[in-house]
Amino acid sequence: MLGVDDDALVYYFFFFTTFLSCLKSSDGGIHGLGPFLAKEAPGCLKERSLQDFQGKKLAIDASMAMYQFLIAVRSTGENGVAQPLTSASGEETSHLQGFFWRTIAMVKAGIRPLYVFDGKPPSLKSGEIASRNLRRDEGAKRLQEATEEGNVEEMNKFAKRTTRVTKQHAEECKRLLRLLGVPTVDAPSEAEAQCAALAKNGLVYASATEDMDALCCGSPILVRRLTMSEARKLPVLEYHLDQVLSSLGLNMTQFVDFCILCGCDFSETIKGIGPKSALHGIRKHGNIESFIESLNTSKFVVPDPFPIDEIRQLLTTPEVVDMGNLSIDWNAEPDEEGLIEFLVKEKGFSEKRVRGGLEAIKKAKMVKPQGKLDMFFSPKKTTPQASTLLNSTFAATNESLPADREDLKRGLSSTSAADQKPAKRSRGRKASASK
DNA sequence: ACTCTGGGTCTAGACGAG
DNA sequence: TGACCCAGAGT
DNA sequence: CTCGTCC
Repeated sequence: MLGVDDDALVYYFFFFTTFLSCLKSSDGGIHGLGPFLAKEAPGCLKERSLQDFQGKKLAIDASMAMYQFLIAVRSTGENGVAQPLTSASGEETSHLQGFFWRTIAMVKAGIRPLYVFDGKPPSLKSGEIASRNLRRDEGAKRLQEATEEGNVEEMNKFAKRTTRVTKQHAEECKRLLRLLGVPTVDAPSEAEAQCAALAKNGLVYASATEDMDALCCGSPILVRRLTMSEARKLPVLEYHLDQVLSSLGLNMTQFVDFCILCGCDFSETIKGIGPKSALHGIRKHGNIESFIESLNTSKFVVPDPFPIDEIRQLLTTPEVVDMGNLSIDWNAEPDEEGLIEFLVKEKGFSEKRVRGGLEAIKKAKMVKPQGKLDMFFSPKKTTPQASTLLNSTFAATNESLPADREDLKRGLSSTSAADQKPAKRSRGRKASASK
């Protein structure tokens, strides 16, 4: 009896602290970093159109896309309640529908996507996860209430809030992508960190995710708003890490500290300190510790668990796939019959649409050089100048060349970003400068 | 008056026919 | 999850 | 462009 109570108490205490530690955070990624950079460091931001990504390889965070598709791709049932699309046997297919069309659109646009899937979250994220679960439970409860009241609007609202991405969703998306000939990578831990590592090592041009912490994980370039529908109205955005650093007047180490103060998934923040104060503080004092020392402790309360060093480690040296062992097949052929079997036979998609979509992919891939031109140019070790030339001249045919001219001119950036793309020929390896 | 923070809110895809 | 708006505290 | 439909 006593033992049981003790265990319960310990468990409860743990839960309570993690719960508290994230009550506020409500913000994945780095809190407010996007708007802050837009305002305070507009130079790091470039507006792009889809054309600009012709031939470029992008590492895309798959989790976020799955989540959004599951929430947004719904059809109205008889009682007026929106429900996910399903196969005849009742399995959700919204995520597949979304991935299918979005991927086709990207390939058609000349983009070479690589989808990165989440692994196990770091243990420091348990607080954030607990809070999400809490929010989900809350949603489930209110969904129940709304259902009893027959309030359709509320039902739709809270049904979305209970949405969760499962292992099965992810496996099905991977299967679909494999059949489409699109490469995937399983991140051992966080997807954004893996995207950043791929970009840092030159295996892709940039990380494509809404999550700003790819930047503080060292992705030289972060691409946001890369969704086709949005792109028609709003430009795609590119954040350049080297210019973030120079605009803010921070080195990479200081930038990471700045991000931690802004608030990330791994701890609470010091209330009263937002991006503005954090920037001034880090500029003046150099690091979090010194900044904290300068604070009036009666006014500013440092969160109780505040494992600065661990958080720094998660952001600067996150767990990622060993690049040396990573082989990515960028030229896999789509498997038409396999795709029909999966989407049409198993999931009830329209065969006509599936074949039509696949046709579009094949055609788009055909347009690419895929052969001679590549072989002709690839052996060259491109100097920055040379690649700039190549970039502007053959942008449509060659793959992911580095950024643009202005970027190359400013080669500052204390850490990464120095190593530009190796020319073609993926296969594992990448020399790897840094670290 | 102005700035910053934080707490609340709402919203969330893509195709293609007409 | 992010973006937007407003209240309130601080300067 | 709007709106119904995708499964």
